[in-house]
Amino acid sequence: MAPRLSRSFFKRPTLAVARELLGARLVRLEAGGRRLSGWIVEAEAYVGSEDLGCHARAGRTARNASMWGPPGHAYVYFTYGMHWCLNVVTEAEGFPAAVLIRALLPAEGQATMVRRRGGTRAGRRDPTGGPAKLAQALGLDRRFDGHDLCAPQARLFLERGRRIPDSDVTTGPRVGLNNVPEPWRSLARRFLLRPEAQARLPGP
DNA sequence: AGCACGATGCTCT
DNA sequence: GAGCATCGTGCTT
Repeated sequence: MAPRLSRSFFKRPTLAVARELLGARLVRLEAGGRRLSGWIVEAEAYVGSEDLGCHARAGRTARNASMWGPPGHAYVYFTYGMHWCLNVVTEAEGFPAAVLIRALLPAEGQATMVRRRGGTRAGRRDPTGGPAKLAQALGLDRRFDGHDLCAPQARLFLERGRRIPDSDVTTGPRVGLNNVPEPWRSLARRFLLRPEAQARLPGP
């Protein structure tokens, strides 16, 4: 089993963390020690209350409090009336920043993840290809908000994966920031692993 | 392959 | 009461 990413990995500039999370493995430990996991292939950086695309822009609230907490914890929020999304908190405690995990390539427990997603055609083809999809596939919700991903007994954590060369990474504007003013709306804070490089990762 | 739309309820004004 | 870091379906190119 690969070594886990430590607190010091997350206590760094958010863009570096987002970039380096590509190729890492997100692991959900279920009852009975069963592992669900996937390689991270897409992530976005949300950096401080100056970032008008970031939930921290309007200050600290009950919903976004985890972003101000220690690095290496989860920030899980509810949106669009039905979806949960997973972030990993970054930088020093007191500075609100996080990386949204947007897509995984299934590695372990794919059948379980597909079942969790329900019987939809799209879900069967790509059960973890979206922030709300992967949260549902891994069974993540409000209970995981504030979860310490670096604790030895963590049920959700990250493992070191493949080193990804810059030539396998693309960047672009973050998704869904429709009413966010420039320049925040268009900043290159979205990181993706190229499809050819995804195909080289070990499958399920 | 791409766009439009509705679902659905929490969060903050 | 408005807006939302989304998703699946159904319809158009």
